[in-house]
Amino acid sequence: MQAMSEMNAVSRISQSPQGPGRLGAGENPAKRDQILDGAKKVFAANGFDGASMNDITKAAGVSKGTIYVYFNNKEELFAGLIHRERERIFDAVGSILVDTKPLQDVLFDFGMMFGRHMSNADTVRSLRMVLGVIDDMPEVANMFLNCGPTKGAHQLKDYLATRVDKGELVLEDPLLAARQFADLCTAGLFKPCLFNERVQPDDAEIEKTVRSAIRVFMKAYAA
Amino acid sequence: MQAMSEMNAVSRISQSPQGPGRLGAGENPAKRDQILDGAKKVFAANGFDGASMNDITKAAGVSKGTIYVYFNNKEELFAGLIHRERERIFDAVGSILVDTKPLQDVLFDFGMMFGRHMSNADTVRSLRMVLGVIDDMPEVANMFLNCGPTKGAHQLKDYLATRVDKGELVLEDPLLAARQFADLCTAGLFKPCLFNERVQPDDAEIEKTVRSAIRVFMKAYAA
Amino acid sequence: MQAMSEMNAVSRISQSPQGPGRLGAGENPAKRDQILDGAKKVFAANGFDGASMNDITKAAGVSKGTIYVYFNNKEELFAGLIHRERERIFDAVGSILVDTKPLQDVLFDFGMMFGRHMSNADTVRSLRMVLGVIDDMPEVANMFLNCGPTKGAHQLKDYLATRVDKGELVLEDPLLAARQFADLCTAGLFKPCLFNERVQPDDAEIEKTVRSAIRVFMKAYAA
Amino acid sequence: MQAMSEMNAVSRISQSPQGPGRLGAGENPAKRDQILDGAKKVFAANGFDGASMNDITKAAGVSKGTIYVYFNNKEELFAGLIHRERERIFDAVGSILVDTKPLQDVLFDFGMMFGRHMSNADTVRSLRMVLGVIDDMPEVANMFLNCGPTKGAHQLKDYLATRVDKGELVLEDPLLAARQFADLCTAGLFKPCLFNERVQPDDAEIEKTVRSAIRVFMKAYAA
DNA sequence: AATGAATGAGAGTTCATTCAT
DNA sequence: TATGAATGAACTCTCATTCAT
Repeated sequence: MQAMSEMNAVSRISQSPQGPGRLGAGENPAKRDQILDGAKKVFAANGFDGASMNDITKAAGVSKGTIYVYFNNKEELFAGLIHRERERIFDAVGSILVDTKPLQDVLFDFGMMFGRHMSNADTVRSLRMVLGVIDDMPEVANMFLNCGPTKGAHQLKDYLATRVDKGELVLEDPLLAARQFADLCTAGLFKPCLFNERVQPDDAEIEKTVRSAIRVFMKAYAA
Repeated sequence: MQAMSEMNAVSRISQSPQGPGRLGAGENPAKRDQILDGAKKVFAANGFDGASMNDITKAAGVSKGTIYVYFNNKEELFAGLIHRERERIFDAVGSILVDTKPLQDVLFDFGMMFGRHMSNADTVRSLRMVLGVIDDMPEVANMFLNCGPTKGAHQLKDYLATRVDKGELVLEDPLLAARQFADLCTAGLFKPCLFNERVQPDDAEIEKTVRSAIRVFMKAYAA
Repeated sequence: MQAMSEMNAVSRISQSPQGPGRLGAGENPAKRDQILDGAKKVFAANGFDGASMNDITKAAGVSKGTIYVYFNNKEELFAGLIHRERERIFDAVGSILVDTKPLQDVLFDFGMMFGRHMSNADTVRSLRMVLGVIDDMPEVANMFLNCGPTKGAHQLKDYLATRVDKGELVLEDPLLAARQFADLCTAGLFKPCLFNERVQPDDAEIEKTVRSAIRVFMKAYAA
Repeated sequence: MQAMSEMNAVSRISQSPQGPGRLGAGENPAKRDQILDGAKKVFAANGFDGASMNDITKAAGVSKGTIYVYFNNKEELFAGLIHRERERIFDAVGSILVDTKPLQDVLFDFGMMFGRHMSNADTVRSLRMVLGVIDDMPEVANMFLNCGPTKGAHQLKDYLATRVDKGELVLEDPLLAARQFADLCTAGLFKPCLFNERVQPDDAEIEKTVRSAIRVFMKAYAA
């Protein structure tokens, strides 16, 4: 009868009155993904306001009614999309190496990952999309942002702190240093991409930027 | 004299047959600013699509018809707003000191200006507003962006090149270095503000960030 | 203070409180005609609804306020225009010869006048204009129509009746005969022009049509 | 099958993926007719510009959105209406008898049909409606006019030519003669009706007019 | 469970009319 | 007196959402 926010769809499965093998309304994950795939295309191309539910309907290949079974309204559909994208990115970021390799190798790996991520055309489009609704749907926006641009620096901060403890680095403010390194890795990449002043850079340019970032960072903070 | 939507300023002036002392339709700068002030609030709060002409009408305290005397449509109203904001910011950026003072003082002045600007709540709102229409109104967006975030690094690049010539700095890529310094000056400020993760920083925090940026930059590039 | 319908403007002149030589508001016939001239162009080109008071303002070279001094509203402006046009056409129709010339000459003169009139591009445009408002402003429409297409046949009817009395014609229903002759004179001219299927005919074609009409009419009704 | 606005019928049909028994959007002929019925009332009463989509909405008993599913815009709605009316009238005109009956009987049948048609209140309203948009939508207007007032005379012309060949009539210009006869049949009917000077005539009056037309015509052109 | 035809509030825009200058 | 900047109701059209099938 009533649809529910995707937030708690999973927990509801067990309450479904249908027999085994029969999926309840709004509980088919494949259909859900099909909807989100369509929504992603349309939202990315047109922004939140510019995207019409009709377009999403066509892009997803499902009927209007079906979308409203899975998501109560456009806003929750968008939230569901962001939530899914977040998970994907989170996995990527989560599996980063902050471990036993030499410091400069770790910085390089992190830098390349971060540089690639923040200048990726897809990511940039998503960021713009989210920035467009940041005032109207702050929790949705934060859900997305806390794992991407922000998460990176925070994870790095913890890593840098351990290196300070080990005497490899000398710095007073690990969070600031982490942010500095992160921003150095996207110097000339992130802002121009966000502002549409340039296209997505290739790996060579990212590497050049990251290597320069490491050089600057190490001259400033190496023990 | 008054600023005008560059789209139709010429044609509008030429068809105004009235003598001096009487303002033609759409030529009262005070009313024009009144409209833009209202539009700024509503656009900043809701984005381009989210802002309704009705809301702008109320916020500006003028009737709908009046807005359409001054601006042909919503898009030109937005363009007019961006144009005005650009001029304000351009003046600020244009008067930067890149001169005969000691290098570190110049870097400090530039850093403070850039840090303040890029973390200013007003600027950030404008940036988000513009990022929301970057695909639909690229020329309008560029008009705005080319003077703010971008301009800074390019001006700094030229200055750094002269310091390299004078033997004060050693660096191969002045543009990259300029971008690095600019990004160091907004580390922990710009992105968090843009993403609404923090409020506008006070001068003390900006200064702390800029001083750290100078330290890092000089360790990396001082002769 | 208040403007009045042009219907009674004349009678009001004597009530004007101004001294001699000074025209009261809405009482300058030259300005009135200037307005109507502009209105005629715009109404003819765009129809009643399609004509905007702004366009009329420009075409007439007067201000919006002035028009509203002379005419209370758009409808009365249109009525004023129709009223003036009516007078012009009425004069033309009124001076027609229904007199002492031979019957066939009179029929020819009448036929040419009627044929020219009913196929004239200007008249046709006016007719269409009036047909467009015939339901909303019936009195206005009738004011115009009663002097043009209708008047002709009625005047002719009286003339034909005298010829019957003189024994030149044999017919029972002079009004029907008059209408028949009038319609014969515009066969292939009026309806195609009204329906935009053909352009205004030249005099040669009108004459050919009128001569054929006379031939048919005389064979049918000559004594 | 159902009639359709010829503008988009093809594209609409091709994108309807549903199986038989389910009607696609804008493909329910009953609803389409319901909309056109409402539109007819409002357009006939107010003209094209005077008719508001809101009024049509109410008159048709459907929502605004529904109208826009069936017709892309007001103009196409009007075109759809004219198209439907044309078909109705065309059938009536098409089935006219131009055959093996005696000449005077054929003329009588034709005359009655034409006289009835051109003085019919419905037809007259439609004509006025169409005359109101003849400058803005010429193709739509012609679509309608070419089958009604015009078609009649042209069909008659061909018939008269055969009677000339058979020696029953003597005339040089069959098209002119056809137009003359047609106009004789509506003398005192068409123009007064079009100009709202009289109400729709009854059959007795039409017959009287047609019989007189035949008498005049035969005296003029009978062999 | 899934569909998509139908809804109607609200969008951007126009324009007849008013009134301070 | 004449002006035209300002008004706001009404316009055409869109689209998130609902619900009968």
